[in-house]
Amino acid sequence: MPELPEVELTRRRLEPDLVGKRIERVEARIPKLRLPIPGELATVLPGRTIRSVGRRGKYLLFDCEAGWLIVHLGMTGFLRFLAEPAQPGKHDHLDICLGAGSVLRFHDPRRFGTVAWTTDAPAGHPLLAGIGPEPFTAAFDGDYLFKVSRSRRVAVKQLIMNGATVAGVGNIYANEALFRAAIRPDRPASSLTPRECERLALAVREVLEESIDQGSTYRVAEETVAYHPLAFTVYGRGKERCTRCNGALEGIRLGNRSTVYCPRCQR
DNA sequence: AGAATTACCTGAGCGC
DNA sequence: TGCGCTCAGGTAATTC
Repeated sequence: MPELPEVELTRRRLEPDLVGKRIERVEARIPKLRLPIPGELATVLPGRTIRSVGRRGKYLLFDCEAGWLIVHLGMTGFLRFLAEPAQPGKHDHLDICLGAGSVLRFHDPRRFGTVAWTTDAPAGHPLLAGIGPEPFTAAFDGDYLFKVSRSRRVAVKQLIMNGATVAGVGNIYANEALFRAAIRPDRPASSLTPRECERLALAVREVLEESIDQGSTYRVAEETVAYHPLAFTVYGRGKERCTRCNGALEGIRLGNRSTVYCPRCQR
């Protein structure tokens, strides 16, 4: 389940393989993922060189001279650079064919991913325009979180999972950050104090950063589709005990998402 | 404007 | 073995 750390690691993994490569051909095997795959990719990309691989939230941005290829991995999407690709298999939906037979291949069983194209600055694209500050920038801090939460009655977990609040935080890291900040996930956002907002902003940055650091040392076996394995503190441990107080963790549903927290440590 | 709900998908796991 | 059910979850689109 790619969230910001997995997308950032994907970016770092792909960048050295892709930058400077010339696109020869584009093969889309299905017309749409969650949204239609732009038909013009097949005509506009060939002949272009990939200049850089960037990221905004959970979106990857490939600078292709004539415009930007925008890719979201959804739930199960995976991008691989293959120097000597095998025949495309099930769920290999898109190939960006590069020099010497190599390929950038998009694999996505659930098809929740997105592929888009823009000739203007990607920040202005409708998919990116409404995204909030990057968690590692100065714009995302306790003051900001306090300000944007004042008029919001939704649960604080839903607020930080909203991409318009902060970029890149999904269900897993929302759970983890709230545990670290010792804040109950179901607290109305507007009930948070400035001090709690400060703790939460810090916790969000920390859990994301630590995940990236851990994943940087993880190597995916050739031809394997996998994100780096992580030991989470609360996520997926609804029936286990709190690592801090040894009390029983509690699993609830919030906005139809599985939520786990410690009722004793998180208030 | 904010909140809630729906739609999009397949594979894994489970009870029977 | 296989059927039907539930769950996983990002986010755009839709509705209230």
